[in-house]
Parts: sequence; structure tokens; C-alpha cells
Amino acid sequence: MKSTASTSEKILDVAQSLIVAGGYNGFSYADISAAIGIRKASIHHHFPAKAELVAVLVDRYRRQAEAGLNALHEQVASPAEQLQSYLNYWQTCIRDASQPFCVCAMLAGEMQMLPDEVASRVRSHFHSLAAWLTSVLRAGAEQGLFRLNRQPEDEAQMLLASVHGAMLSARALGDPELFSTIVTTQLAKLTK
Amino acid sequence: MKSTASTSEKILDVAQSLIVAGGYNGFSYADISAAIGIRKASIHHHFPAKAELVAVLVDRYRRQAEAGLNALHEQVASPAEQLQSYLNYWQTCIRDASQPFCVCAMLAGEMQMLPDEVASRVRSHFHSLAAWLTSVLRAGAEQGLFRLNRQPEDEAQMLLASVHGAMLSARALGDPELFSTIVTTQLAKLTK
DNA sequence: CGCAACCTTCCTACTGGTAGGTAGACATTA
DNA sequence: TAATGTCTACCTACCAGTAGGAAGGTTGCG
Repeated sequence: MKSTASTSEKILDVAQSLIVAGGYNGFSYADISAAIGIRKASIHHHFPAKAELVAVLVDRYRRQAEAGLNALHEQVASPAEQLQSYLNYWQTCIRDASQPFCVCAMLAGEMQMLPDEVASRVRSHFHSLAAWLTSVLRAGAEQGLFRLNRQPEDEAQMLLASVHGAMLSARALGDPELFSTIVTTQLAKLTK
Repeated sequence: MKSTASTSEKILDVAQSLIVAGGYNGFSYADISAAIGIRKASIHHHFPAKAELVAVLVDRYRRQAEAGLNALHEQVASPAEQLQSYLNYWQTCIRDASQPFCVCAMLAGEMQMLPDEVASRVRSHFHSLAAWLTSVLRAGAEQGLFRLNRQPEDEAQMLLASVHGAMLSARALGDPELFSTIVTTQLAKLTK
């Protein structure tokens, strides 16, 4: 189905994989140009400025993420399974190297030198994710599935940090399985 | 005492703070030049190539870190206090914004496009840190200070990931206190 | 229908500016 | 005198972004 994707979507796809690999300053219009066989100027037609391209990209990423998480709420009943599905998603992405890092986690590292329009969107994504995790943990605690020793908000932030930190460690050590090891170890502390 | 620092050390100091802010691709020789009032060419005299500069910088950073951690082993008896001191160090750095991110954690995100000589050093740092944390956790478990429900190696990797993830979240949300909240929540699970 | 005006997309060619890096002169000091 | 450090001046390659035009499709109107 990739052949039916519009040019703008192809640009966003390539840009996203480049950002995941090297961050905001780690890619150029020339890189995208070379990857999809189009001139630099044509990319500027679709996205006049780099900051705008990335802002649109993050919007799309957030929309997809939120849709995925909401789908979990409808398809999977148990909060424990919702949480497991979220972790499995990243486990799969990292194992097959299809997307070995969260776009927003990558950009969060560069926060201080990101254009405002990008930085604010990254910040919003962190808020959304934390809110989703909080609701899952709270529901799970009420059903006696999780044993929280702090507020659901704090436990959610801790879980989120573990996931992002696990991505970083897996990448640093070049060991995709390390991600699974870490999040499993973390999960054990919640369900024990 | 900054005035007595050699030019090379000044260069490394500035480069380090620039890397912490924006990563490997987030700074240039011109940036360093402007910051310490020296010409670009003079920086090339001390560090012919950028990859070499960053490699030396990471070596220095690792040396300082290892010295600090070894000092903890000698000054502080209890593994619990050693761990707390390590976390306090970052807590302070992040709170006063003196160094709100670990150099190697920052570079780890860009692993895929780092020169080999830098990437291998970053990888080594992760190994060292994990090894130190493992030894502290193992000693603490033997003394009954920590309650581990996995191997010390796995718990150490999880703790390390939490610390790096907490740095990321604190930066993404612009809230230094979030770092403390997260690592405290994490610590509670080990000592409980 | 025919045709013109318009729109979208992509192109070549270019701009000003910055990247990392080099050559060689000059000053300071051991 | 020889080494060290800094400088000016410069290089090539690349950066994001612009100007202007060619090709093709769509729409509106006589």
C-alpha cells in the first residue's frame, strides 16, 4: 500500500524514520530528497519550512498514537492487558527495528533547541501519554490488578520514564531484547 | 577557578554543555568559538576533527563519573546511601540546571549516526554504569536493604532506564521536580 | 463541445549562510 | 631556536529556502 501513499505522506514517512534515527538536527531536505527521488524544492512545496514539516509530522504521530490507545480501550477490557498491549507494541517495533524509538522521546532530548511549534507539540504528547497511563493504572488498581504504592499519576510518570529509558538503553547497547527485559522487570513491580 | 582552566578544557566544557543541550549535531565549532572568544581555527588546533573532540570529551566525562562513583564506595558505607547519593547528584544538577542531562544518555539517542569512536565510548559508559549499579544493588540485597524480585543485573538496568527516562520527562515537560518524583517512586519499589 | 483560466506538482537554477576543515603568517615562551 | 598557540584568510560541501517556469489536471463558461 506504500505505492498509493501521497507524496506528502511519503515525505513524512521518510522524515519520521530519519528523526527517529538522528533527531531534528540529524536530517535535511536533501536526505528526504534522495530517499524518495524528488527534488528538494518539491519538498518545500509541500512543507515550506523544516519546523512546519516536523510540526505536521508530530501532529500525525500523536493522532496515530491516540487512535491506537483509544482502540485499546475499546478492544481490550482489562487494564492489565491494555498496559501489556502498549508495551508489546514497542517491544515489536524495537525487535524488528521498524521504529526503534518514539519520535517524541527523541525530540524531547533536543527540547531546548526545538522551534516552539514543535516543542509544544512534544510536550503535549508527554501529557497525553501520562494521562492515558494514569487512567489505565487507576482502573487497574480499582480492580485489584495493580498494587500501587504511590498516586496513579506518579506511577504513570515512572512507567513512562522506564519505557523511554529502556529504548535509550537498548539503543546504547545495541541490544533490542534489553527493552523487553527492562519493561518486564518494571511491570513485575506493579502486578506483584 | 574557571580562569585557570586550559584552553582545551574550556573548549571541552563549552562543548559538553552544548551537547547536553542539543546533541552531537546540535553544536558547531563556530558555537564554541563564539562562547569562549577564540577563532574556529584555534579549536581545530586543539581538536583537529569534531569526532575526535567528542571522543575526548566522552573519555573525560567517563573518567569523572567513574571517579565520583568510586569515591562513593569509599566515603559512604551503606549501598542504600550510595544509591541515594548517585540519585541526589542528578537531582541537584537538574534542579539548578547546571547539567540537566547525562552526556552519554544524550548521545545514546543519536547512536545510529554517531562516529564509531564516539559510539563505542557511549556504549562503554552504559556498561560501566550498569555494572556499578548492579554491584550496589547486589550488596544492598545481601545486607537486606533492598528487596529485589529479579536478578541484580536486570534491576540495575531498570533503575538506569528510569533515571534516563526521568531526565527525558523532566525536560519534555519543563519540570525539574518531575525527575525527583520519578526516581523517588522507583526507589520506593526497591526498598519497600 | 472547445477553450481559457486556474491549480497542483514538480522541476532547474540559484541565494545567503553555515558546516567542518586547511594553509600559512605571526607572536609568545621555553 | 624550536615548539606552541593563535590568528587571518580561505576552501569545499552542505544547509534551508526562493524564483520562476514547465507539465498536467480540473473547473467554469460561451
